[in-house]
Amino acid sequence: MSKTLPLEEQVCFALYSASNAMVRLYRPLLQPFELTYPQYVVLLALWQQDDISLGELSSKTLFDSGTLTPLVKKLEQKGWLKRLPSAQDERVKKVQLTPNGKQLEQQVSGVMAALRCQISLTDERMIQLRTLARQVQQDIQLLEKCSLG
Amino acid sequence: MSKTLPLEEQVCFALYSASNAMVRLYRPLLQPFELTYPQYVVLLALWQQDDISLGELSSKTLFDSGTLTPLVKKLEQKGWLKRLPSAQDERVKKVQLTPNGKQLEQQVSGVMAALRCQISLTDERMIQLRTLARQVQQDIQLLEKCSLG
DNA sequence: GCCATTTACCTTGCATGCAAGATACTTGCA
DNA sequence: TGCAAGTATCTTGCATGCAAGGTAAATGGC
Repeated sequence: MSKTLPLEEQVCFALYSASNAMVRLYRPLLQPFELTYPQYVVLLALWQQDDISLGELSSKTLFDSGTLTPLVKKLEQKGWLKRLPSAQDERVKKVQLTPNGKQLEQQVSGVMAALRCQISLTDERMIQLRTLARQVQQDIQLLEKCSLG
Repeated sequence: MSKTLPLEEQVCFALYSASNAMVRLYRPLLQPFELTYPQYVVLLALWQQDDISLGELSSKTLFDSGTLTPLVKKLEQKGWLKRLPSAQDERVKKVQLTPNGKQLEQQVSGVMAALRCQISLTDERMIQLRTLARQVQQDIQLLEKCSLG
């Protein structure tokens, strides 16, 4: 007798379609820099902390290594960063922004503001949304850690 | 001087990573039915209203036709639905659940509950999250409509 | 009725996400 | 020391999302 919830009432679908819409909205704004949203995420992480390993970058961006490796390779091809082996541990590859990659931060700084202008929600609600979405993500991340065994 | 916001403070990244985590969490729950999350979304829409055109299905699921067409074809191959041309308008293809596809609703009905149990947020907060995410999605959808010209 | 335009859908190409398995290096312990 | 177990990264395969362009059918002036 448990009837399925209609799509409009499902939190998961709301998250899913909001995320897709957001990525779609970013596309034309990032296009002038030949960046996609996931690539932009990697750069955001590096602008925050440079010269870190792929593993650390994976923790920050929450990208799987199977996603991150090709992403980083593409960014290297475009000249925004370099990948170099670590001296201490030869398994580790460290990622370092190039001078161009560092300068890019300033050039892209308008993108976020442009995007923010297009959303009608108040700052307070945006923070609410961020908090709740993060909570869901962290809940799930915790579950994944627990069920590794 | 406008410094880029760190990843943890970005609403977009929170949405993005929560959505990815959610899809990841669904995967093992839908695997017994050989369904992916987007395929499940299509079925949810059809369980809500059957025998609709691809265009209507696109409005409900918010999938682009380039995404929806192959999704629906896959579901047809698995025997959950049929695609049949409309008599009134030969451009239109209507989508219809098979008896198996209708029965599937009951079998999958436990999935949503199982998933809900794994998230620690209260019902009230989940509704808040849904409302805010929907608002963002609808804002963006509206923008897309306006800037079509 | 005729044709330009619109509409509904399909196909192609590109960029993810991610599970699963492979590889190379390090560590821990007998 | 020697090797089993663990770790960091890479590769492969599959399933999206979506923009852009293509096709066929319907529509709306004339």
